[in-house]
Amino acid sequence: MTPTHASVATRTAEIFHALSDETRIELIHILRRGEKCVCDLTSALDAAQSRLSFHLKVLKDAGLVTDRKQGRWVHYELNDHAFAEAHRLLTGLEPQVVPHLKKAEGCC
Amino acid sequence: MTPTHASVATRTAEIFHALSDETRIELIHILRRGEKCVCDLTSALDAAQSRLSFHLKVLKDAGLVTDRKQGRWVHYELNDHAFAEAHRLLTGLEPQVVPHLKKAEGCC
DNA sequence: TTGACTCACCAAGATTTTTTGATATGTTGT
DNA sequence: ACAACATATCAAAAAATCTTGGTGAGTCAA
Repeated sequence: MTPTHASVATRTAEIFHALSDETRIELIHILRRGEKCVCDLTSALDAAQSRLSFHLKVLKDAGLVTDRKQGRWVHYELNDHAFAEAHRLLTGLEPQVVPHLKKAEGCC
Repeated sequence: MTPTHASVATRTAEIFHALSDETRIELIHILRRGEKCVCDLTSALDAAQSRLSFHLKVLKDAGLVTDRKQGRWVHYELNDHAFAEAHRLLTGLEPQVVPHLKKAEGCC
């Protein structure tokens, strides 16, 4: 089934929203090197635990990270597929190359 | 000069924030076909002019669109370069392929 | 010059997102 | 069982974003 325009726009907004906050970008930056537990992240960013928990949830809801529970710890990891999807969605917004569309002279 | 980590994160947040709103995504979708004036956009989206003006400014500040004044009209157009930049920034967030990093057993 | 028109911008209000501090749940080691 | 720990979640406050209605600047045609 092909997605509707609206659902594509909604998903596009969601995934890019997840990427639109500096704290989340720093989290992702740390996670690029591989799985980390929340405690590693809080000490790396020197941020309150509940704050990171909030941001990790935004990333997880958008599908950008996955989590793995192990004992008392929860490990987060980046999800390749979501990044590939983000590239595709971005491509879907790019200007279409149209041969030679002349500029409008007047308008409306 | 190579950009600082902070400035890359800031720029990443800005460009993806611009792409994180459905109204702006719809605007971009219309602009994919080529330059349009604000009046075309307001009638296409059936939205208040001041509302679109706000969103167009967000897109313009992020560098995603350029504008061109002609008489009473202002034409907006997508900017290829910014989309290329967005792809690069997105790539800079992707998981790095690390040979075989074993999962942490314990933690902290 | 006047009036109609396109658009940017501003201020106020509405809505959404983020931060903070507190509490709850489950785990581990003693 | 108990204490220490890791994490999620909640409510309230703070901050940021978005919408709305209004105004003003510039352009054009009559």
